[in-house]
This record gives sequence, C-alpha cells and structure tokens, in this order.
Amino acid sequence: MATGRTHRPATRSRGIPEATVARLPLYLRALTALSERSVPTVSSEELAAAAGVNSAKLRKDFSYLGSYGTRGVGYDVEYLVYQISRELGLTQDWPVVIVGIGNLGAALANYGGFASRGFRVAALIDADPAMAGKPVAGIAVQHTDELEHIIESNGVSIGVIATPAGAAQQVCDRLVAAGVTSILNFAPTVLTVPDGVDVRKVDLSIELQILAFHEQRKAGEETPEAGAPATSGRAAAVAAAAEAAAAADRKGPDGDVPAVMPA
Amino acid sequence: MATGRTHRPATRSRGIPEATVARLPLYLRALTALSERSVPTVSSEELAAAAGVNSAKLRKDFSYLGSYGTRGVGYDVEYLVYQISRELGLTQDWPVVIVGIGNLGAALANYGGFASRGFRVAALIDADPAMAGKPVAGIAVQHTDELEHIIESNGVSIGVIATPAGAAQQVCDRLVAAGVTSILNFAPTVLTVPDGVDVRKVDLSIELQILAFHEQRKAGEETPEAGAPATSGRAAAVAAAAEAAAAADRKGPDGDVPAVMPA
DNA sequence: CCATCTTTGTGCACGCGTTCACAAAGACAT
DNA sequence: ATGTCTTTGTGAACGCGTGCACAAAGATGG
Repeated sequence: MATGRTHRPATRSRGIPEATVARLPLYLRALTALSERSVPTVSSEELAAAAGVNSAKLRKDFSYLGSYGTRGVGYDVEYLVYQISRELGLTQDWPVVIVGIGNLGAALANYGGFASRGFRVAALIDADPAMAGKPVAGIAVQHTDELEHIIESNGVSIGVIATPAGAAQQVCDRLVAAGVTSILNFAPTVLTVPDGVDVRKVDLSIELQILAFHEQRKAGEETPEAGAPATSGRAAAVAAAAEAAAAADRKGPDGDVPAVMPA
Repeated sequence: MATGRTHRPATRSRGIPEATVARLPLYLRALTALSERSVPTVSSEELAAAAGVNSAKLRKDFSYLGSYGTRGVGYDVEYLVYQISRELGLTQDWPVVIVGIGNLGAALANYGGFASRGFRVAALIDADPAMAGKPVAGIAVQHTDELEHIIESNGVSIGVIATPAGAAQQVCDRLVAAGVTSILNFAPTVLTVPDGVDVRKVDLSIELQILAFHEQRKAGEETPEAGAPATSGRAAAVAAAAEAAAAADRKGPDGDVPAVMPA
C-alpha cells in the first residue's frame, strides 16, 4: 500500500473511508489519555480496548493514514496523537459560532472540550434582543443582525445551530451565505444546503427512540432464542393496540419544539 | 421472507435492520409534521424528500414493517404514524432518569421533545449535595444516594448520563445494577456494560472533529496544503503535549459544573 | 549474526446496506 | 369491465465496512 517505506506524512486524505474518519476522534481521545499518563507506546490491542473497537479494525484504520507503527512494539503515543490531530485538522485553530443561546446553546458554550481540541468559540448569537450583551461562558451574546459581520470578520467556517426547529433553515441559509461551509445542527430539521457544505446532525430524540425500540424488544422477548418469528411480538402488538387512542392524540403539545433542544 | 407471499402485516421485529431502525424516528418526525397539516396521504417520494433520504430506501425500510402502503396512492399518514410509533415502542410510557445536572443535564431536562414522544423524566439526579432540592425544569433534583431507590420504585429502564467523564462508568454501573438496561451516554468515555444492556453515545466533540476533517480537506484542495512542515514530528509532539496539558485543565471558570462534557 | 518472538499491515472473504429497475397492485376514468 | 396510470414492494447487483488470518517487519536475546 504505502509507496515505499517513507514515513512521510503525506496527506492522502482522498482515500480515508468515512467510517474511519468517524473513529479517529475516538482513538485520539484514548491516545490523549495515555499521553497524560506518560505511556510511551501502545499496541493495537491495548489501544483498541481503550477505544472500544476491534484491534484489526484499528490497524486497518491507521493503515489509511500511513505506516506509523513499529512491528513488534506498537505505536508511539505522542507521534500518533500528532498524526491523527493533523489528519483531523486539529492542529489549526477553528473559530466557531454558536447560534441560538438557549439551554443547549449555553451548555455548548460552556463546554470545555472545544478549546482543547482546536475549536474556539468566536461568538454566541441569539435572535432575542434581551440576550444581547449578556455574558454566557464569559462571552457576550450578540444579536442575529451581527451574524454576517461576525462570520466574515472572524473567518468562521464552522457554525453550530442550536435554535428551535422553525428558525434553523433560515439561520443555516444566512450562515452559508456568509461563508460557513460546515454546520453542526442540533435542531430537529432536515437542512437544505448547497453542494460543498457539510452538515452533521445531532438528535437526542432519535437516540432515545432507538433505545426505546431495543428496550421494547427486550421486554417482549423473554425467550433467548429467535425462534417462532410468526408468533413473537404478537403479545406486544395486542398490548400496543390498546394504546392506539393514546397515539392518536399526538397533536397537542408537540406542535412546535418549545425548547431549544432537538426533538 | 421471499418464501411465500403472505400479506400479513405481522410484526417481523426480528428482521428489522439496525440502519432502518435508526431512520424510523426520522420518518416519524416528517409524518407527524404532515399529520399536523392534516395531510391524509403521502407518496414515498414526498415523504423521502421531507425526511432527507432516498425514496427507494424509504420504501424498503417500510417493507420491513409490513405492507402499509396503497399502490397508486401512497401511505396513509395517520396509520403510518401509529405503526412506526408502535414499532419504536413509543405508544407506551418510558420513565427516564437524567444523571448529572450540569449545563447539559439541565438542557436535557428542559427539552420538551421528550414528553411528546413517550418519554417522561422521572427524576433528575446529581452528586452535588448543593443541587439537591433545587428545581430544574420544574423537577426537584435528587441526590445520587437516591439513585437505586428512584430506579426501582419508578421502574426506570432508560438512563441518561450527563456527568463528567470520570463519574460516568461508576454511575453506569449503579444504573445497571439497579435495573436500567438502556443508557444514553453523553460523557466522553467508553462505557463497559454487561450483555443485554444497550448503550448509545452522543459526542459533540467527535462531530465537530469530523466536520473539521472535511473542512480541512476542502481548504487544502486547491492550495498545496497549508503549513505542516513535514518531518517535524518532534516539534509536533511538544504541541501534542501542550494539548494534553490543556485537556488536563478541565476546570472551567464556572465552579458549579465546569466539565459536564469534557472531551 | 542468527534464531525467535512480538506485533504490524493487509489480502481476502463475508455480510450488511444501498440503489436500481421493474413487475405487480390498486385507483380511477371511461 | 376494461384499460390506463400511478406508486408500491422487492429481486438483484453493487459497494462499503468488518473481521479473519497470516506473512512481513522489526525488536530482542543468545
């Protein structure tokens, strides 16, 4: 794979699978913990255990970055921390704006994990005039009117949307128009963006619903074996049928997301 | 599945792919919005657009649940809302406890999207004695000592961990020991749980890092990779060490709950 | 310098998920 | 009733990700 044996940290970013990219932060965190304990090297087996993944997967992931390990020894922790950080782009400073300073926005602003990873909260923006000037996490909240100015003068390319669902698309459009090309969306909406703009979504409600699905399955299947698929779940279906009416009155309070949090 | 052509709408719960389960909440949200607008039916094409997915994928997803559509017409919105809700287990009430009432925990407690989806916040739990009794989102915070009692007396099976990373595993262990079998983890730690317990992780820092990766790639596509003098691994190691030190500096200006979610 | 031992890097196969493309099913008009 | 038209449901092919298993690489000890 590697052209020659050069330890040249060439940016072969073209060939890194998305699934691998998603795991790099995981490895980085485990490596950072090792680094703090002054551990010089780790084997793929140890690091995989710390990151909660398969060791073969970890080795394959690292192979996409280059040959940074030493056979018979393992990986140099400090060196690997740097390589992954560089690959993820964390060796440079990323100014970030957070739009929507409700409960969640404030939590994000107070989140210490940003600064330690190369992310810097450049501004907090809210549509409520009463919020303007109020300090949150040591930063004065600015009004939405300033959005374009803030983005451009700070060279912000990453935006976080923590507004109610109804305002998300509009905020998104303004962010993109002002130059933002990556968006982390906490609002429970499908954002439409032009090509070249990345959107990632974090949705608490969805995660809970997935858990509920598995929880229901656990409760409904006392039999450890998956046999009798035709009859299994029948009892649950009957029980659920009684709840049909309850499901029907979904209208009321669900109208629009009251809080700032995703639905 | 191909054997025989029984048109029974039986819940073939055993055969629903995980990827499909993860999308069901997405469909449900889009359908709920349609329901509120009193739209009677939708085609797979329309619904897919609203949910931001491919229409073929949507149809295949629904096919795992049964044949709930009408050819030439589409899907009955209300009926589908019920079917998906039932499949996800949202027709029943799920008491949930939130452990760690810092910035994020408070945001979660205030999140209105829970109640409307069958989730009910049964209790808020925090280790800080000063928090005990303080109302958050209309619910009095209880001390960690009460954890087991709360879980058992309320029959809680889903727990949300929003504590600092250092406390997460311990809290997790106690939750599991008390009977919780599904955990939504916001702490940046790999939780170890016994078989039969589901854990889902939400990690803000990871999402941002993935965005940074793509952002960096975008920026580096035209220009020949800014900076990063190759072979300077040693100097970089110093930088990495500095980062480690910064990471260790978890104490924020907010003495209350400085690191609800350290990275 | 050679043998042995450890651990990486990866070729390969398998399974899951996605997408295409189309026949079957039903609505609707005549 | 019959034909036409719309849209579902799904067989089949494809591609990606995962995990196994092992040869190559290098450290270590004699």
